[in-house]
Amino acid sequence: MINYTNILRQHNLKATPQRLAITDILHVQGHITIESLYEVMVKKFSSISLATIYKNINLMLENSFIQEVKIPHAKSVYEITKESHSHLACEKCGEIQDIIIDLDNILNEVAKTNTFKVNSSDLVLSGICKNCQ
Amino acid sequence: MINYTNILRQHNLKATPQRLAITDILHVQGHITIESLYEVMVKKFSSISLATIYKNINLMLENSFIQEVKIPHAKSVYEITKESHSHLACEKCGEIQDIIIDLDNILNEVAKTNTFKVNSSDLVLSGICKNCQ
DNA sequence: CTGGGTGCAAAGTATTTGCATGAAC
DNA sequence: GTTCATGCAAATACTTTGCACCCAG
Repeated sequence: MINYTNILRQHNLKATPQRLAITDILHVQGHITIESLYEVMVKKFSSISLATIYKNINLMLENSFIQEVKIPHAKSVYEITKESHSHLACEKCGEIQDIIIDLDNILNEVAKTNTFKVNSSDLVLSGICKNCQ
Repeated sequence: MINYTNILRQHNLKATPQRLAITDILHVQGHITIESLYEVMVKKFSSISLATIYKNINLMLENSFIQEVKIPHAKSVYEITKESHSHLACEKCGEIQDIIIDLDNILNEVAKTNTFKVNSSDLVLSGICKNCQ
């Protein structure tokens, strides 16, 4: 288990128990919706407010400590920022997995044939995961 | 200009003036947010309700006449369903363009190395469009 | 004529804001 | 001690629902 105290401070965020819980949950779960995060947090902090969840998620988004992943036909999930990667979204159980896919060829093609300058790519593959098959 | 009367009927939707306007706007604009669609519609139907917009968008989504495209850091846009394709999203002006990218190689790789069964893929490339460079 | 569509108002859901108290550093 | 975070309540934003009236077929 990583200790996120210093990492939070590096992002100009005080290391409160609530924030440490959020980072731990994100670390363990990988991807989580606001709703699920709140449900898990309530178990540890019975009087936590949804406002606190939103404020912290928004602060962490602003300084790029975490990122939002928009999933077709489902709620957004949040994850700790890491190297660029794509996502697998199970249409049955809702599970989101990271997957490293090399998009260089594609990005090079776009660079050649288009005048559009690509800064980032977001790819989500929807389907059925191993467990649900 | 395509006449969407029969196309709407084929989707079990009566061809009302409001719906014909929505289909025309989608056809011309390509991609549009709920908000912008409402603004354009108000010019033609001064007393149109947002509820009518939402009801129609939801009906058209249900029968797959249109699709929602989720854009990172921006509002969702809606487009008339067509062959599978990807999107370019300009981070400056917000413009969304269609782009045909062959993802077969990638999907084959995933099929080989993963146990995940892919049904569909959603790729958005964010960056700066021609006009904004 | 009949069923479905529209517009309005109200309800529901999601997210943000203001502020007093309290905790981090 | 000072700054910033939390939790509550209220406000705002977004989306859906119920219903009376109206129009497409």
